[in-house]
Amino acid sequence: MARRNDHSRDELREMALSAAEQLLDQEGANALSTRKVATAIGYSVGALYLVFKNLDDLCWQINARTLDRLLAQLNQVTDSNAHNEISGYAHRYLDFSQQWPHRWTLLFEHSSGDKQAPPWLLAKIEQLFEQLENALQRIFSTSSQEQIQLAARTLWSGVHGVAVLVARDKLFSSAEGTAAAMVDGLISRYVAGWQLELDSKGLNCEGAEQ
Amino acid sequence: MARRNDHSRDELREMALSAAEQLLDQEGANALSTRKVATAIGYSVGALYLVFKNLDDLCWQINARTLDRLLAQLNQVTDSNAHNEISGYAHRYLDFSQQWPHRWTLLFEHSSGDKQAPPWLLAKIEQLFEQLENALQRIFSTSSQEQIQLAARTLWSGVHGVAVLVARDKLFSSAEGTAAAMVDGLISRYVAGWQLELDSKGLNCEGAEQ
DNA sequence: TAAAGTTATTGAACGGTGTTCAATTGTTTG
DNA sequence: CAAACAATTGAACACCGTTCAATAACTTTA
Repeated sequence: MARRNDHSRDELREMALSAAEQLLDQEGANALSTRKVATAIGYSVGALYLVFKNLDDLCWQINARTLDRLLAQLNQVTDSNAHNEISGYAHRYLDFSQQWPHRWTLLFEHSSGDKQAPPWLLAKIEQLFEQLENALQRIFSTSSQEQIQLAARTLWSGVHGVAVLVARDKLFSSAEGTAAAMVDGLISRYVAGWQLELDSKGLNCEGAEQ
Repeated sequence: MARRNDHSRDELREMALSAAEQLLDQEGANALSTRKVATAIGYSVGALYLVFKNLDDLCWQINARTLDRLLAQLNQVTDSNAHNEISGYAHRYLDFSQQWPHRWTLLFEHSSGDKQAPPWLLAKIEQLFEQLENALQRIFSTSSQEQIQLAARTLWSGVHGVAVLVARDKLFSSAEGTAAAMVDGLISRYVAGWQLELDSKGLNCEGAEQ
């Protein structure tokens, strides 16, 4: 064998990632193996190691694509109303986690031994936070940057937590729209509670809208 | 070799679980292996299969113990004030996840292929929910059982989400008490928002306490 | 006590995994 | 055409979970 130039390095990388994603979608993260990916693209095991540092690297590169998809989906949200925007992010996040359960799981649970996620991945996650912070800033324009950041992380943690429990099917007795209702309640009550908090620091007894 | 009655079956089980927990704490879930556990307790690999169905079973039995510890820790919370009680649960939950990161991770992320967690484990988790629901009931006595259940799941999801992000170190720029502050904000704002929601259905402009 | 029976325990074997790297092969150059 | 080069292979190594015939140790029987 030893074909040459059948595929460029980038083509090979693309083929491998696609095959790996397909395997991931169909059989879950546990079924991902270098040998299966290699077989799927018609190359030998060793060939993968010319393109990926190791299996971990391959996983992180899948995660990079997953995160790009996710961000693209979130960026489709365009609503002048900040509350609706936040709610839109949350629901799309939830949808994504249900549409691509294995990719989403790999993204947030894959931890290579004890090493951290690569910095370029962390940077993309921060991008996600910034959008949320932006929307919160529009509602709570008088709050400090620290308060906004903390709230963004809190809300995202909450939504993420819901997605986790849905994915792991640990909500029990869950009708169709349970997760969506949880997310709605989480956001509107948190925001309303925060507003009340600010109001009570200023004037007393001003009706908080919605 | 082939010692007999050196240890009863239960003793063997206990030894294996202890050794496995120690391995888990020290090297993480990925390092857990039947061979290492067997070596640690001075028995052969095959001996483990007399006591556990397989490695998965061993993991679930570790999880059972972890959940018992967690519930015991949560049950130390005794506060007549319902809000404080909920807050107490949340903080102890957070503490636990940081004190036993690997055990806690195994408990919530271990998914054996595609099989579900065993029913006795799910029952214990529901026990956790019930305590939360109980406290919420005391605050929102006029709300329906469905509303209470939904809120309990939402709050728990939120706290769990915070714990997940802390464990995976994805909060960024996190000072010491960030997680605790997030949990505090989550609960008090959610509760305040909910109260406001109910108030506005009744009379207008009643100052919501705390 | 000696032999037979019983049971606890072993560890080699099987098929899988990630990873490496000498060997091989196809292409290009002199 | 031969020599140099680079792309690709796949056998080899060290692990993994799991099984099960063989064996060692204890118990019962004669």
